[in-house]
Amino acid sequence: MELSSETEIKILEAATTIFLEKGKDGARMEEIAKEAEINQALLHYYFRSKDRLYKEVFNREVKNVLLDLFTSLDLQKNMHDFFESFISQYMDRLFQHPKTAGFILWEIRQGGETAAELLQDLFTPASTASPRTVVEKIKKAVEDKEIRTLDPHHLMMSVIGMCVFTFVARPMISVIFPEIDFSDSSFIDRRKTEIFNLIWNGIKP
Amino acid sequence: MELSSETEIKILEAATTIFLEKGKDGARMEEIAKEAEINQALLHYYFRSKDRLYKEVFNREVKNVLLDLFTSLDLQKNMHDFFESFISQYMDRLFQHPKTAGFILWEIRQGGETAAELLQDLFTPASTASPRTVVEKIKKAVEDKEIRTLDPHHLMMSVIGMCVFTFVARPMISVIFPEIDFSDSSFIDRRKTEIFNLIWNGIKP
DNA sequence: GTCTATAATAAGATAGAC
DNA sequence: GTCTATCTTATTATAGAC
Repeated sequence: MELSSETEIKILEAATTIFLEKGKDGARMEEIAKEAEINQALLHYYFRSKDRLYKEVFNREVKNVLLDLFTSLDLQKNMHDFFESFISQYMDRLFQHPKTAGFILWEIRQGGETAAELLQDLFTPASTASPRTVVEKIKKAVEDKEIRTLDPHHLMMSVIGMCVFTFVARPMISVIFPEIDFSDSSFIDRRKTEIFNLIWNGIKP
Repeated sequence: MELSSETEIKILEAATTIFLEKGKDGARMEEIAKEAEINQALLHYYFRSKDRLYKEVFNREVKNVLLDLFTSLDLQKNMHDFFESFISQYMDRLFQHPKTAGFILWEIRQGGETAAELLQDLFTPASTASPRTVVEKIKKAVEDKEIRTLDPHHLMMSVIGMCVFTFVARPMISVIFPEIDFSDSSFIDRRKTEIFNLIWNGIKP
């Protein structure tokens, strides 16, 4: 969707803030209007309904955190460098959008068919890089004995799980381990290193 | 909270079903009443408000998936056996309550102070076993050179992340990799093995 | 395009009979 | 304890002036 006017952009930014914070069900149109410093009628003038506004926000966030990551991967790298770079890029992106992963996971669970379709539209078979491309790369690395024998799907899930969990579980971890400071940039560097070391030691031949 | 009557139990089961499925904001009192095969007035008669009913459900679920797990761990085991058993028990529990982890993570993020207090009440310092106890055990294993040098907090997050992500991301993974069959019990056994192998190879000295 | 005022509906909660 | 009917408030959406 193309953004024409200044107001449209303001609305979308406000809607993103509120939807990411509260989810679709928890978000209120009035709150979005207030955040955008306009009135509620204008929301409907530009986006017709809460549902349409939400879908626009959801699509953009999926693109931000899921799609663009995979299309920026360098599949030519060897496994060591590939994972090092993947983890670093993914963690950076999650750090820049700390609420998006939790939002997407929750909303996909709620969204049923609609959300599923949106996802499928984004990861078309035509994409040069996608989760499936990475699985294929891992499979080949196993065949070439570049890494030990393992199940590519499961490795993929594990790597992404470690990265994503850091942010999805952040509010909970903060309660259980108050000594962890997520906002400290050295924390995120440490997390990258720890994840990569665990992975690489875990998969090297 | 003690459950006295038959009706109270029926309500709580229905409320659990609906809250786990839709979250606090998405759940409707009318739907809970219908699920429990009673009328809406009875919900209020037993639990006074949506908020109180929700808190009761939330507390019980946290206890199911978080608290009871840690109190059933055997801290005497060596690292190899400890992680093998931890992963197996945790995955079994998540498999039995596939929606609970996602529910708790999302609701804690929304709940602010209230949810935080509930968590803190459950993990009192007096508990014999808790996430912190496990971190201490890992720390000691590093000092004893039972496993390689690593950050105990991060290892803890990584292990739990790999287990939890399996279920939290299930709806999304199903879209991207339709060939994965989560309901197949052999899948969960495979997932246990793959996670444990990755961890153990990743941390052994 | 933008606003105020208001309609229309959804949802939590309660009154009062049985 | 349990029900039906209803109140009250919250929330999405629209009408109509400017």
